[in-house]
Amino acid sequence: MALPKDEKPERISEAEHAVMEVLWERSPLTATEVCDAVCEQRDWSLATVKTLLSRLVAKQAAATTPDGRRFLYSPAIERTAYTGAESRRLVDRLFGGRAAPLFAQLAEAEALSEDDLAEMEALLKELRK
Amino acid sequence: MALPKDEKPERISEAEHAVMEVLWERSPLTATEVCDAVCEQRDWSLATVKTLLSRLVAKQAAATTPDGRRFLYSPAIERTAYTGAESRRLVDRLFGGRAAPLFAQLAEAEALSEDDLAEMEALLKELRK
DNA sequence: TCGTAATGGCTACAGATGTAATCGAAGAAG
DNA sequence: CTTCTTCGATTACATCTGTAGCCATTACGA
Repeated sequence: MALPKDEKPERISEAEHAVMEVLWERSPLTATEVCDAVCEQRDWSLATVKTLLSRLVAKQAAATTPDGRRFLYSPAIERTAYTGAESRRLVDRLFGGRAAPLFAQLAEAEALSEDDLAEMEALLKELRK
Repeated sequence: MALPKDEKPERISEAEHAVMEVLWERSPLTATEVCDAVCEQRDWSLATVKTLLSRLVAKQAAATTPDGRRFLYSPAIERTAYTGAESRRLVDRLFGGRAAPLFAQLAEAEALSEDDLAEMEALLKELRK
């Protein structure tokens, strides 16, 4: 029997995601360090970053380890788990779960670089083996 | 000089999107008809659907034409414009604008069907010409 | 003509999100 | 020991989102 306490992972908002990116990049970090890193992109106050960190911990997307009197934050979920879930959501919602139309769409919008094409070709070949 | 009054398109929420799908499918429709169609999926009241329609009109994502006493609703933006923008947002946010990692991600999650692979192969060949 | 059902518009309200100030405990500095 | 500085925790608050009720008007049937 699996643990009954599974708790589907709660949704991570866009602002929270920016914080997660920092943690995935390098961790563990203190709140201040996270703030320094994230504020290169978004101009947030330390208070804001701390709120986002708390929410991420509450959602069990990040975890803390005590370090003296403060906390060190680390991701508690894999980046690929997140990006995978989000990608899937989009494909399901917009394209009925089919990936091909998504790529057609990106192609149309000229959002596919030469490198993308090459990589995808290679990957396709790989999958086809 | 381009018209200065461009107004970047406002974001369409998930619930609103469900309504847009109905309109893209068939239009123009009355609010009641939209409700009938959309309620096959989500169990909403007519009031809810009317609110969503109003918000879509406010966001200029849908338009109304008077039909006697009531309104007929139609999409005011193309479905491809919406899906394109959303896809791009996702790719930018999660994969730094690169489509290949998204593809890899979906492959990993086994979210690619045989059909998808075939279509994408064809698409790639086309793009490569 | 008078009531009634349909229709669009306005109002409501709880929960999520973005953004932040403030408070209280605990070290650091003097 | 007192004060100042740091943190995390708590509280705040406006906006957006999901979901819906109520109201005024009007077309339509009795």
